[in-house]
Amino acid sequence: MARPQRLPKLQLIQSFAQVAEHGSLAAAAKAVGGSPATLSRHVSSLEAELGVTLFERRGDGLALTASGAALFAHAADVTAAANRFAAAASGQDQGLDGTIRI
Amino acid sequence: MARPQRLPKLQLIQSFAQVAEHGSLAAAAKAVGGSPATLSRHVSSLEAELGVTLFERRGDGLALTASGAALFAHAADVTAAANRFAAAASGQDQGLDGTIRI
DNA sequence: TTGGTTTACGTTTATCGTAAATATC
DNA sequence: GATATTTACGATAAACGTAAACCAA
Repeated sequence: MARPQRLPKLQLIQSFAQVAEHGSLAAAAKAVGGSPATLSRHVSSLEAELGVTLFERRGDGLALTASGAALFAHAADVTAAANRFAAAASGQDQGLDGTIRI
Repeated sequence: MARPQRLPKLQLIQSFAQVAEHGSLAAAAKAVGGSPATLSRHVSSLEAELGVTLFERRGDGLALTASGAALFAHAADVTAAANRFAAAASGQDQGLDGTIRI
């Protein structure tokens, strides 16, 4: 279990979560300051890599499938962990022994 | 707080964890099937991005600094979360309604 | 000198935005 | 017809391995 694995890129997971939260590529793109095309590619790449259809394509946006909803919870966990890592690093960076509780 | 952030790439965090576990670039490279040069770049990139020195360079390998050790715990959390994400996806992939509890 | 790390170099691969095409309501 | 997604395309940037250089015990 100490083996390294080929995991989906963090950025794809982030994009997935953003799109799920905003309900459309357009809205998510506006929020992250990127283009809808990029997010579309991210979502498609992730779906292809996982072999799972995450969203149902609708005329006015993207809606999570059942599988997508299940994975969204895990995606949130991943991004949360990554954010804690970054936050801890900032603390080490400034030498702050601030109260970063895990 | 719902804002997207610029987080370190997952691969860099994975490499960091592998090097920390194996104690040297050479050993970690052998384990992951890559080259020491790549891992050296990954570690350096991560250190530069975080502004933290993760390892002390010794003649026979790399030893975690105090800051590195603190961050290693978080790195393990991130990779664990990513692994759970991937595992959940594999479950969804096969259409297994296995007991994946969220 | 031996085992390990780092840098240099060239090539391959991935990533992105703009803009055109497509689909849905 | 309007809004959203997707694909095409070209350009920019990132990633890797090999091999040489460097450093420490």
